[in-house]
Amino acid sequence: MTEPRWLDAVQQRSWRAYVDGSLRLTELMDRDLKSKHGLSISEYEILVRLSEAPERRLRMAELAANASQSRSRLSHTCSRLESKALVERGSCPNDKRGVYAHLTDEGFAVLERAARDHVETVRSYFVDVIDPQDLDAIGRAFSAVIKSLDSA
Amino acid sequence: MTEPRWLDAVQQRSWRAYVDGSLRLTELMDRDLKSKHGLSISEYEILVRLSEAPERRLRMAELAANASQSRSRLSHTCSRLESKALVERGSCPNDKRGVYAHLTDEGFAVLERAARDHVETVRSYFVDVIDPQDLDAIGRAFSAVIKSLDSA
DNA sequence: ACAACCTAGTTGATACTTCAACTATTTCCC
DNA sequence: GGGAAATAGTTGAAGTATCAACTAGGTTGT
Repeated sequence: MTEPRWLDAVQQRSWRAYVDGSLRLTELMDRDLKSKHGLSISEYEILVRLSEAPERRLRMAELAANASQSRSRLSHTCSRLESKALVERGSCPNDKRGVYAHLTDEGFAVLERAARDHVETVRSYFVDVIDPQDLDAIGRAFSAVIKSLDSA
Repeated sequence: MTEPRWLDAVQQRSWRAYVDGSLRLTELMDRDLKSKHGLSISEYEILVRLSEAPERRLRMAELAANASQSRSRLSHTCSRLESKALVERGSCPNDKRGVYAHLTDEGFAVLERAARDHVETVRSYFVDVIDPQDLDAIGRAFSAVIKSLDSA
């Protein structure tokens, strides 16, 4: 068994800051969205993707890929969103297996309000506290991470 | 109601890369640790903190703060770890309310094996795909995020 | 010394995620 | 055109997280 390539002190410091910071940031945003708008982060993400799609609707599989969620999880989450009347499911003309998720007007309204608060939180605890050059570096770095995950 | 300060295109690109990348990275690591070593990420984190503490033990509250988890969550997770014999709970001499969580020898052995794999994953999908200067930037940036969360 | 308050930790109910199994439809390919 | 294999989506069970309520022990002030 070969000795693992442990991280050096500098790498470890960055890695740990990231792990801890992102964990706490996510929790804050989740609590925030939940208390003010009754949405979890993953519900919010789904509404965002739908709102940006043509006709505010997407096939389930596409939506799942878009939001980096499993199909099962999306299915459950959509059921909850549907019971809150924020999303409607409809069938797909060309593919009888297919299902469209469609953002309702109420869903759009809820999202609009939530987004206004959310962006303020994103600024307060992320964008505005990070040096713009470091923010660029984060963009580059995580794009590379995504690329490596895609080709995994 | 004032117009929110929306993110510009560059900021948004970084923010989204981070959100998506970190979500997917966490999921990969969770699945990886679970399949190879039967540990979830948060179980792993707890074992790490314990392994680094003097005498491999910590008070529950300290451990919770250390791992950025709620006390409730830690309590549940510890129960699971205890039932796997990786952690033991013991009472605290000075404070009768207090409970020590203590890493067992078996817990240490499991952690050692898991860490060897884990560091390899951290390298493959994070450290080694990121430019060292960008990695530094991540360290700076998330330290600032943590600071802003602390003073919130 | 005792009443009010604070801190440590656990518990149980509820909500959410994950995983494997399942149905229904479509695609491949001989 | 028909059977095997792949794809779309859902479901239920089991595992994990969150929240509020709770027990018990400590701290403070009079």
